[in-house]
Amino acid sequence: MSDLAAALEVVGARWALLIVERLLDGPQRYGDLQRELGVPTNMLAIRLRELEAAGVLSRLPLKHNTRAYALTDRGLALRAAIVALGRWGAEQVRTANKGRDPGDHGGGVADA
Amino acid sequence: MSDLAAALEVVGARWALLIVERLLDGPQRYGDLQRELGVPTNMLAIRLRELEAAGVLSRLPLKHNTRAYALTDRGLALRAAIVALGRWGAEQVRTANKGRDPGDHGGGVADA
DNA sequence: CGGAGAACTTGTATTTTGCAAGTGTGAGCC
DNA sequence: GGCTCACACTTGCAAAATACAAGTTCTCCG
Repeated sequence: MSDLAAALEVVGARWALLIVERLLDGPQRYGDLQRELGVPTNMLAIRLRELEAAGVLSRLPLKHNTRAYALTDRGLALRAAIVALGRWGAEQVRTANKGRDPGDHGGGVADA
Repeated sequence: MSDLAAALEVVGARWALLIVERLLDGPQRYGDLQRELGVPTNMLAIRLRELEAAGVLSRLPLKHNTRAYALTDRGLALRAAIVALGRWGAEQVRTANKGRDPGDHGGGVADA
Protein backbone atom coordinates (compact mmCIF):
# COMPACT_ATOMS: atom_id res chain seq x y z
CA MET A 1 0.00 0.00 0.00
CA SER A 2 1.34 3.39 -0.95
CA ASP A 3 2.01 6.14 1.55
CA LEU A 4 -0.82 8.12 0.07
CA ALA A 5 -3.22 5.25 0.60
CA ALA A 6 -2.06 5.01 4.22
CA ALA A 7 -2.78 8.69 4.71
CA LEU A 8 -6.20 8.37 3.14
CA GLU A 9 -7.04 5.49 5.44
CA VAL A 10 -6.80 7.94 8.30
CA VAL A 11 -8.00 11.25 6.90
CA GLY A 12 -9.65 10.20 3.65
CA ALA A 13 -13.13 9.77 5.09
CA ARG A 14 -15.70 12.48 4.53
CA TRP A 15 -15.28 15.46 6.87
CA ALA A 16 -12.04 14.24 8.39
CA LEU A 17 -9.72 16.75 6.71
CA LEU A 18 -12.20 19.57 7.22
CA ILE A 19 -12.31 18.85 10.92
CA VAL A 20 -8.53 18.89 11.10
CA GLU A 21 -8.46 22.16 9.16
CA ARG A 22 -10.72 23.85 11.71
CA LEU A 23 -8.54 22.54 14.49
CA LEU A 24 -5.46 24.14 12.94
CA ASP A 25 -6.84 27.41 14.31
CA GLY A 26 -6.66 26.01 17.81
CA PRO A 27 -8.78 23.74 20.00
CA GLN A 28 -12.49 23.75 19.31
CA ARG A 29 -15.51 22.37 21.03
CA TYR A 30 -17.96 19.89 19.58
CA GLY A 31 -20.71 22.42 19.02
CA ASP A 32 -18.35 24.87 17.35
CA LEU A 33 -17.16 22.27 14.86
CA GLN A 34 -20.69 21.19 14.13
CA ARG A 35 -21.97 24.69 13.51
CA GLU A 36 -19.01 25.90 11.50
CA LEU A 37 -18.73 22.84 9.29
CA GLY A 38 -22.37 21.88 9.04
CA VAL A 39 -21.42 18.25 9.56
CA PRO A 40 -24.13 15.87 10.79
CA THR A 41 -23.73 15.32 14.50
CA ASN A 42 -23.43 11.56 14.39
CA MET A 43 -20.75 11.80 11.70
CA LEU A 44 -18.86 14.32 13.77
CA ALA A 45 -18.91 12.03 16.78
CA ILE A 46 -17.67 9.11 14.71
CA ARG A 47 -14.90 11.10 13.02
CA LEU A 48 -13.68 12.58 16.30
CA ARG A 49 -13.49 9.10 17.79
CA GLU A 50 -11.59 7.77 14.78
CA LEU A 51 -9.20 10.70 14.63
CA GLU A 52 -8.52 10.41 18.33
CA ALA A 53 -7.87 6.69 17.95
CA ALA A 54 -5.48 7.48 15.10
CA GLY A 55 -3.59 9.91 17.31
CA VAL A 56 -4.45 12.92 15.19
CA LEU A 57 -6.30 14.77 17.94
CA SER A 58 -7.01 14.52 21.65
CA ARG A 59 -9.77 15.69 23.92
CA LEU A 60 -9.08 18.17 26.66
CA PRO A 61 -11.62 18.26 29.45
CA LEU A 62 -12.91 21.73 30.25
CA LYS A 63 -15.28 22.86 32.97
CA HIS A 64 -18.49 21.00 33.74
CA ASN A 65 -19.16 18.34 31.20
CA THR A 66 -17.63 20.15 28.24
CA ARG A 67 -14.43 19.34 26.38
CA ALA A 68 -12.34 20.69 23.56
CA TYR A 69 -10.62 18.89 20.73
CA ALA A 70 -7.03 19.75 19.91
CA LEU A 71 -4.57 18.46 17.34
CA THR A 72 -1.65 16.36 18.44
CA ASP A 73 1.75 16.72 16.81
CA ARG A 74 0.66 14.16 14.29
CA GLY A 75 -2.41 16.21 13.53
CA LEU A 76 -0.43 19.43 13.22
CA ALA A 77 1.83 17.69 10.74
CA LEU A 78 -1.11 17.67 8.35
CA ARG A 79 -0.91 21.42 7.96
CA ALA A 80 1.35 21.29 4.90
CA ALA A 81 -0.93 18.86 3.11
CA ILE A 82 -4.04 20.82 3.98
CA VAL A 83 -2.54 24.09 2.83
CA ALA A 84 -1.44 22.50 -0.44
CA LEU A 85 -4.86 21.05 -1.10
CA GLY A 86 -6.49 24.31 -0.12
CA ARG A 87 -4.37 26.23 -2.58
CA TRP A 88 -5.35 23.86 -5.33
CA GLY A 89 -8.99 24.20 -4.35
CA ALA A 90 -8.71 27.97 -4.51
CA GLU A 91 -7.45 27.83 -8.08
CA GLN A 92 -10.26 25.47 -8.82
CA VAL A 93 -12.75 28.01 -7.54
CA ARG A 94 -11.20 30.82 -9.52
CA THR A 95 -11.20 29.02 -12.84
CA ALA A 96 -14.64 27.64 -12.11
CA ASN A 97 -15.82 31.18 -12.71
CA LYS A 98 -15.16 30.42 -16.34
CA GLY A 99 -14.72 33.36 -18.62
CA ARG A 100 -12.93 36.45 -17.50
CA ASP A 101 -13.57 38.24 -14.25
CA PRO A 102 -12.58 41.82 -14.99
CA GLY A 103 -11.73 43.69 -11.87
CA ASP A 104 -9.89 40.90 -10.12
CA HIS A 105 -6.24 41.00 -10.89
CA GLY A 106 -4.70 40.83 -7.47
CA GLY A 107 -2.37 37.94 -6.94
CA GLY A 108 -4.97 36.31 -4.82
CA VAL A 109 -3.28 33.15 -3.66
CA ALA A 110 -4.79 32.95 -0.23
CA ASP A 111 -1.71 32.17 1.72
CA ALA A 112 -1.43 30.72 5.17
CA MET B 1 -17.32 27.04 1.40
CA SER B 2 -13.61 26.87 2.16
CA ASP B 3 -10.97 26.25 -0.45
CA LEU B 4 -10.28 22.89 1.11
CA ALA B 5 -13.92 21.91 0.78
CA ALA B 6 -13.82 22.95 -2.87
CA ALA B 7 -10.80 20.73 -3.44
CA LEU B 8 -12.43 17.80 -1.70
CA GLU B 9 -15.53 18.16 -3.84
CA VAL B 10 -13.34 17.28 -6.80
CA VAL B 11 -10.76 14.85 -5.45
CA GLY B 12 -12.23 13.88 -2.10
CA ALA B 13 -14.12 10.85 -3.33
CA ARG B 14 -12.70 7.41 -2.74
CA TRP B 15 -9.93 6.46 -5.21
CA ALA B 16 -9.79 9.90 -6.85
CA LEU B 17 -6.48 11.00 -5.38
CA LEU B 18 -4.96 7.55 -5.85
CA ILE B 19 -5.85 7.65 -9.52
CA VAL B 20 -4.25 11.06 -9.88
CA GLU B 21 -1.15 9.81 -8.07
CA ARG B 22 -0.69 6.98 -10.56
CA LEU B 23 -1.14 9.44 -13.40
CA LEU B 24 1.67 11.60 -12.05
CA ASP B 25 3.99 8.95 -13.47
CA GLY B 26 2.63 9.60 -16.93
CA PRO B 27 -0.42 8.55 -18.93
CA GLN B 28 -1.92 5.21 -18.07
CA ARG B 29 -4.53 3.00 -19.59
CA TYR B 30 -7.72 1.85 -17.94
CA GLY B 31 -6.54 -1.69 -17.35
CA ASP B 32 -3.25 -0.53 -15.90
CA LEU B 33 -4.96 1.70 -13.36
CA GLN B 34 -7.36 -1.02 -12.41
CA ARG B 35 -4.68 -3.64 -11.88
CA GLU B 36 -2.25 -1.39 -10.04
CA LEU B 37 -4.78 0.20 -7.74
CA GLY B 38 -7.15 -2.69 -7.26
CA VAL B 39 -10.07 -0.34 -7.72
CA PRO B 40 -13.42 -1.85 -8.74
CA THR B 41 -13.96 -1.37 -12.43
CA ASN B 42 -17.24 0.47 -12.17
CA MET B 43 -15.77 2.91 -9.64
CA LEU B 44 -12.81 3.50 -11.90
CA ALA B 45 -15.08 4.31 -14.82
CA ILE B 46 -17.11 6.73 -12.69
CA ARG B 47 -14.06 8.45 -11.21
CA LEU B 48 -12.40 8.87 -14.59
CA ARG B 49 -15.55 10.44 -15.97
CA GLU B 50 -15.81 12.83 -13.02
CA LEU B 51 -12.16 13.76 -13.08
CA GLU B 52 -12.33 14.39 -16.78
CA ALA B 53 -15.42 16.56 -16.31
CA ALA B 54 -13.56 18.48 -13.61
CA GLY B 55 -10.69 19.11 -15.98
CA VAL B 56 -8.20 17.12 -13.94
CA LEU B 57 -7.42 14.61 -16.65
CA SER B 58 -8.14 13.96 -20.32
CA ARG B 59 -8.34 10.90 -22.49
CA LEU B 60 -5.94 10.42 -25.33
CA PRO B 61 -7.11 8.02 -28.02
CA LEU B 62 -4.57 5.37 -28.90
CA LYS B 63 -4.80 2.70 -31.56
CA HIS B 64 -8.14 1.09 -32.35
CA ASN B 65 -10.45 1.17 -29.32
CA THR B 66 -7.90 1.82 -26.59
CA ARG B 67 -7.14 5.10 -24.87
CA ALA B 68 -4.88 6.50 -22.22
CA TYR B 69 -5.64 8.88 -19.39
CA ALA B 70 -3.31 11.81 -18.77
CA LEU B 71 -3.33 14.65 -16.28
CA THR B 72 -4.07 18.15 -17.46
CA ASP B 73 -2.24 21.15 -16.01
CA ARG B 74 -4.89 21.29 -13.34
CA GLY B 75 -4.26 17.67 -12.51
CA LEU B 76 -0.50 18.12 -12.42
CA ALA B 77 -1.01 20.97 -9.98
CA LEU B 78 -2.14 18.38 -7.45
CA ARG B 79 1.38 17.00 -7.20
CA ALA B 80 2.35 19.20 -4.26
CA ALA B 81 -0.70 18.21 -2.27
CA ILE B 82 -0.28 14.54 -3.05
CA VAL B 83 3.37 14.59 -2.10
CA ALA B 84 2.56 16.35 1.18
CA LEU B 85 -0.15 13.87 2.06
CA GLY B 86 2.09 10.99 1.05
CA ARG B 87 4.83 12.20 3.35
CA TRP B 88 2.40 12.40 6.20
CA GLY B 89 1.15 8.92 5.41
CA ALA B 90 4.70 7.60 5.44
CA GLU B 91 5.26 8.93 8.95
CA GLN B 92 1.96 7.39 9.89
CA VAL B 93 3.14 4.02 8.70
CA ARG B 94 6.43 4.30 10.54
CA THR B 95 4.93 5.25 13.89
CA ALA B 96 2.13 2.77 13.45
CA ASN B 97 4.72 0.20 14.43
CA LYS B 98 4.09 1.46 17.94
CA GLY B 99 6.57 0.69 20.62
CA ARG B 100 10.24 0.40 19.96
CA ASP B 101 11.62 -1.55 17.12
CA PRO B 102 15.19 -2.15 18.19
CA GLY B 103 17.64 -2.81 15.44
CA ASP B 104 15.47 -1.61 12.65
CA HIS B 105 15.88 1.99 11.69
CA GLY B 106 16.41 1.64 8.00
CA GLY B 107 13.74 2.13 5.43
CA GLY B 108 11.89 -0.91 6.55
CA VAL B 109 8.53 -0.98 4.89
CA ALA B 110 7.00 -3.32 7.39
CA ASP B 111 3.59 -4.14 6.10
CA ALA B 112 2.12 -5.53 2.94
C1' DC C 1 -37.49 20.78 41.10
C1' DG C 2 -37.74 22.62 36.05
C1' DG C 3 -35.42 24.29 32.17
C1' DA C 4 -31.55 25.10 29.19
C1' DG C 5 -27.13 24.12 26.89
C1' DA C 6 -23.62 20.81 25.56
C1' DA C 7 -22.25 16.39 23.88
C1' DC C 8 -23.50 12.84 22.20
C1' DT C 9 -26.66 8.18 20.79
C1' DT C 10 -30.22 5.81 18.24
C1' DG C 11 -33.28 4.81 14.36
C1' DT C 12 -34.12 5.04 9.67
C1' DA C 13 -33.79 6.85 4.76
C1' DT C 14 -30.61 7.90 1.11
C1' DT C 15 -26.31 7.72 -1.23
C1' DT C 16 -21.92 5.61 -2.20
C1' DT C 17 -19.14 1.76 -2.80
C1' DG C 18 -18.04 -3.03 -3.93
C1' DC C 19 -18.56 -7.43 -6.33
C1' DA C 20 -19.85 -10.27 -10.10
C1' DA C 21 -21.33 -10.83 -14.49
C1' DG C 22 -22.44 -9.05 -19.06
C1' DT C 23 -21.88 -5.90 -23.41
C1' DG C 24 -19.66 -3.90 -27.53
C1' DT C 25 -15.65 -3.28 -30.47
C1' DG C 26 -11.79 -4.03 -33.08
C1' DA C 27 -7.50 -7.34 -33.77
C1' DG C 28 -5.55 -11.59 -34.76
C1' DC C 29 -5.99 -16.15 -36.32
C1' DC C 30 -7.59 -19.86 -39.41
C1' DG D 1 -16.27 -15.20 -42.79
C1' DG D 2 -16.40 -16.96 -38.18
C1' DC D 3 -13.99 -17.67 -33.83
C1' DT D 4 -11.57 -16.12 -29.94
C1' DC D 5 -9.34 -12.69 -27.26
C1' DA D 6 -8.12 -8.36 -24.87
C1' DC D 7 -9.76 -3.94 -23.70
C1' DA D 8 -12.90 -0.61 -21.91
C1' DC D 9 -16.42 -0.27 -20.06
C1' DT D 10 -21.96 -1.14 -18.25
C1' DT D 11 -25.49 -3.28 -15.42
C1' DG D 12 -27.69 -5.50 -11.37
C1' DC D 13 -27.64 -6.16 -6.79
C1' DA D 14 -25.73 -6.45 -1.85
C1' DA D 15 -23.12 -4.07 1.66
C1' DA D 16 -21.37 -0.12 3.78
C1' DA D 17 -21.07 4.79 4.56
C1' DT D 18 -23.46 8.97 5.11
C1' DA D 19 -27.43 12.13 6.17
C1' DC D 20 -31.52 13.54 8.71
C1' DA D 21 -34.34 13.69 12.75
C1' DA D 22 -35.29 12.72 17.26
C1' DG D 23 -34.05 11.20 21.81
C1' DT D 24 -30.73 10.63 25.85
C1' DT D 25 -27.50 11.97 29.56
C1' DC D 26 -25.18 15.22 32.35
C1' DT D 27 -24.49 19.55 34.63
C1' DC D 28 -25.36 24.04 35.91
C1' DC D 29 -28.68 27.82 37.00
C1' DG D 30 -32.63 29.73 39.03
